[in-house]
Amino acid sequence: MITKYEHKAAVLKALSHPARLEILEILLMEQQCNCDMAALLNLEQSTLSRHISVLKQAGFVTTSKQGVRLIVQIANPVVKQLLASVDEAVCQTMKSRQKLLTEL
Amino acid sequence: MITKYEHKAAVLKALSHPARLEILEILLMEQQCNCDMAALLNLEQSTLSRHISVLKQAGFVTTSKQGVRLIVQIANPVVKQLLASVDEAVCQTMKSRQKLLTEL
DNA sequence: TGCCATTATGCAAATATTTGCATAATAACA
DNA sequence: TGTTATTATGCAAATATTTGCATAATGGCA
Repeated sequence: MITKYEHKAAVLKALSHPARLEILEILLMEQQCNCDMAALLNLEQSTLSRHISVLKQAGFVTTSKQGVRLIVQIANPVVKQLLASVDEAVCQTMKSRQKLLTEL
Repeated sequence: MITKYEHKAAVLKALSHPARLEILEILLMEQQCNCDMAALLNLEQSTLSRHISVLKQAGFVTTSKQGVRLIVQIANPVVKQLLASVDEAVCQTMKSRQKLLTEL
C-alpha cells in the first residue's frame, strides 16, 4: 500500500531535476517536438527521451505522435501554478536566508 | 556557476522524500522537538536528524536549541503555500488521468 | 522495397541517496 | 564528577538515479 507521502514524493521527484525543470519551462511557452528540444537543451537524444518519459509518468506532460515525431505539452494548467509556487517559495526562502545572514 | 534550474531542482529534491513531507506536515500543525517526532514518525534517530538537516539546508525549516533539545519549525509561510500547491497539483493531475482513462 | 529521421530501450558505468549501527558531542542534573 | 538524554556524524551497505552508447522500433518518403 502506497502512502500519500510516497505518492507526493514521487511526483516531486519527477520535478527535481534541472533538465526536467527546463523542459517544463520551454513547454509553458509552447508545445514542442522532442527533437526540437534536444537542440534547445543540448541533451543527448536518449537522455531527453527519458526525461520526457519521467515527466509523463508523473502527469506533468502529455504526448502525442505526429508521424514519427513526438509532440509534448503541459498536461494541465495546475502545472504552471505549481511551478510558479516553487519560484515564489525559492525566492522567499532565499530572502529569509539573506535576512538571517545580515542580522548576524 | 550554478544555474537557476539546478538551484530549483535542489530545493525540490529536498522536498521529494515521503518522510520529509510528513515531517513538514507535522510541523505545519506545531513546532516540534526532534525527539518527539522520532516517536511520531517511527524513524531511527539518526535518520530523522539527517532529514531535518536536509530540510534546513533547503530553507524549509529553521532550528533552535532549548537545552539539549532541537526545536524545529517551518521557516516561512510560503512553505505552507508551496505544499498546498503540491497537493492541488497532485490532486488535479490524478483527476486528469482518471478522466483520460474513463474516456478510453 | 530501401533509406532516412525520429524516438525508445537494453545495458553498464558513474554518481547520488538513504539507512542503520556505532560512536562522538553536548547539555542537564544528581 | 559521573550519569543520562538528546542530537550529530563517520562509515559502509543497499538502493536509486542519471547518462551515453549501441541498437531496436516506427513512420515517412523516394
